[in-house]
Amino acid sequence: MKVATWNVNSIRARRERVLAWLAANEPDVLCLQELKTEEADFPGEEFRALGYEAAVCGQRTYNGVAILARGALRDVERGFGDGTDDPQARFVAATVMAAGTAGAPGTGVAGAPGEARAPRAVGAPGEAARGVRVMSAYVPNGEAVGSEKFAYKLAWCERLVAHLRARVDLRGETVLAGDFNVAPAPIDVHDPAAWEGHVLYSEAERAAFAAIVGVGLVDIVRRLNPTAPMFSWWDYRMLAFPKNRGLRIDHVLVSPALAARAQSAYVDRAARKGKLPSDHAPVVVEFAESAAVRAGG
DNA sequence: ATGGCAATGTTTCATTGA
Repeated sequence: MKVATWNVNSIRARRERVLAWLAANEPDVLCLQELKTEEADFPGEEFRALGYEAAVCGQRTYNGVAILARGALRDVERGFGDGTDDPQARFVAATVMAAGTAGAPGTGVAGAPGEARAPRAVGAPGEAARGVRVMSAYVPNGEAVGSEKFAYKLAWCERLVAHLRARVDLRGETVLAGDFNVAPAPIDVHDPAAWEGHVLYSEAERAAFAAIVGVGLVDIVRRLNPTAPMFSWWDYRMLAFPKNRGLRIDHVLVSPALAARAQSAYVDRAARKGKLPSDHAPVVVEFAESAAVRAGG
C-alpha cells in the first residue's frame, strides 16, 4: 500500500499536474489539502477515470481537503463534528476498503496508462472488512505568533486532539496525513536559528504537534529517515527551492499497527519542479501488504 | 525590517499563504 499527502495550492490550478502525478505514481491513497474549491467544482470525474474515488470537504477560495483512493470509501466525515460550527474546511476522514491489496504498479490490475477504469474490487475478505481509516488535515497557517489566527491554529490543534481521542480507533490501521504547518524539530528546518520563534517553528506549535502525535501516532517519515531533512515545502520566492531552503511541515502520522508495516518514505521533489508547481511536494509512504493479504486472503 | 511568488476574488489591487 502506497499512501501520499500533497498540499496542491488550488486543485483547479493544479488539476493536470495532480492527474499526471497519480497516473505516474499510482498511490493507493492521496490526501489533498488547499483545494480552494467547493466540492461542486472538484474534478471528481477526472480522478474517477483514473480509478480513484474521492471524499471531498471543499470551500470556496480557501482551505479545502480531500481523500482520493483506489477502492471504495466508506463512512466519510467532514469536519470534527464537535459542534463548533467552524466554516473552514480543513478535515475529512474516510475508511478506505482494501487499499493496497491489488493493483500495484506493474500488476496490470490498474489498467494501461490513460485507460479509463472503474474502482477496483475489494481484495482479501479480512482486509475489506477492516479497511484503513484515513484522515486528511489542513492545519491553519497561523499567520504570526501571537496573532488571532495563531490562537485559532492552536485551538484547532486542540480540537483535532480531542477528535482523535474521542472518535478515532487508534488500535486499528489509521493514517492522519496532511499539511500540519509545523516543523517539529531543528532537522526539519533549513535554518533553525533564523526560524526559531517564528510561525511554523515556535515552541507553542511544536508542543501542539507533539500533543497530536502523543495520542498514539507515529511520525513515520521521520522514523524511517532519522537523519535526512525531508523538506516538503519551499517558499516560491528567493530561489528557495533550488537552494533547498525548505521546511518539513507536511506529515504522515500512522497508528502503531500500520507503523509496523511501513517500509519506506520519501518526498517527491520532482513534483515541485517545472512550470507552476505547488509550493509543497508530495510526501509518500509505502507499506508492506498485511499478513492476511500476503497469505492470499 | 522588508520583499521576494502564486492563487483567488474583493480584479488593475487586497488578502492569504508559509
